[in-house]
Amino acid sequence: MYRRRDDRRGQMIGDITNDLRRYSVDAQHIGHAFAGLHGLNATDLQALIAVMDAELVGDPITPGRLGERLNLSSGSVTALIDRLERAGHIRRDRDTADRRKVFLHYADRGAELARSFFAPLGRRTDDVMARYTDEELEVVHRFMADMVVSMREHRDAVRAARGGPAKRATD
Amino acid sequence: MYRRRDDRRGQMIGDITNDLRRYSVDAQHIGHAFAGLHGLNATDLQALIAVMDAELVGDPITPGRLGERLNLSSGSVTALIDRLERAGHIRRDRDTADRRKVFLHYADRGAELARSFFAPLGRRTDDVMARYTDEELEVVHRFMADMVVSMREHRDAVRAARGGPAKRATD
DNA sequence: ACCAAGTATCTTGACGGGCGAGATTATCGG
DNA sequence: CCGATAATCTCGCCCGTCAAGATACTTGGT
Repeated sequence: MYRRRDDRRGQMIGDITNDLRRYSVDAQHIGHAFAGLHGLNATDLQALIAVMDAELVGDPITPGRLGERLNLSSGSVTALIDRLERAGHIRRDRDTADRRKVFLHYADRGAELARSFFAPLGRRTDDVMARYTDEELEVVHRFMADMVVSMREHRDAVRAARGGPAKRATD
Repeated sequence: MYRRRDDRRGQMIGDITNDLRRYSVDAQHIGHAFAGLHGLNATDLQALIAVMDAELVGDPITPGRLGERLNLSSGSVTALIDRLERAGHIRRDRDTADRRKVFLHYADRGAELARSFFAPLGRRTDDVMARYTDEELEVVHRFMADMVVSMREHRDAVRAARGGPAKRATD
């Protein structure tokens, strides 16, 4: 499973792989813990973030697209939105042009919750990044962007392996 | 939520933050999709990986420690192990010294499954890393390692906010 | 212009299963 | 013998999937 190479570079590659895996798992756990702390689950939190994200870009999200993004069935999405709306985190708004569509907007409750999630995280990342020069951060960014592209391709490939042809959940 | 700073460095920090978030989400989805493809769920896959991981290091894991690592209750862990054992991915072994303890070992099924999960991922990451010099990878590693430390602290802080005093799920 | 069939979007209801909480059993250490 | 530890068992909740339905838009023929 782990190809342990003896050379320095091979060692480095293995280390970075572990870093990434640990980071992902920890990020997941943080979300889970924070969500539980506020009476919702990990998916709810992700959804709330997605709703704010979309709206702040000026392009409110619909249940359908939310489902694509979180990789959830339509039924789950409705239940999910019900929960969030009931808790006062978001609200529904029918599109006036196409009245089949529903736009999701965040409410004050939700905004505050998201802020209290991101604020401490932001502080921590800022602290870490302060230790690096612009050039170094540039390298990190290039690397991570490359990795994201590669992972996304892989995700689509795995998804395509079973059912429908890999819907690109654009993020 | 997003503090949009105008300077180059602020922009960079935001970009990297997004990279990391996207990577985590995608990694999660890959695990989910791959697991579903093979008749198990995301948790099962993580557990299988943890079992192999521990055993390859020469220190087989017990249900208790597995629960800590995945952040699961004892009941869930037992059910989880039941599923994996029934599917032929792992097997239980009572410790001869302390017969309360159960050691988890991977079976051939599980080993092959894990391999088929990691192999393509490894190829992709190798492809990406090939584009970077040793020095650049060194920077990436330093950065990610720092981030992991910071995230882990944060995770423990969030967990401590509700219930028990942050059990360090050592990885 | 109108109506019917087709398509898209969201909602509903039934169902299964993972997960958590607490009690129970088996074993170890003193 | 007694408290502590490790795993398991039992029960109930709730999330997510699936299939069917409701509503709204779109298209094509007459």
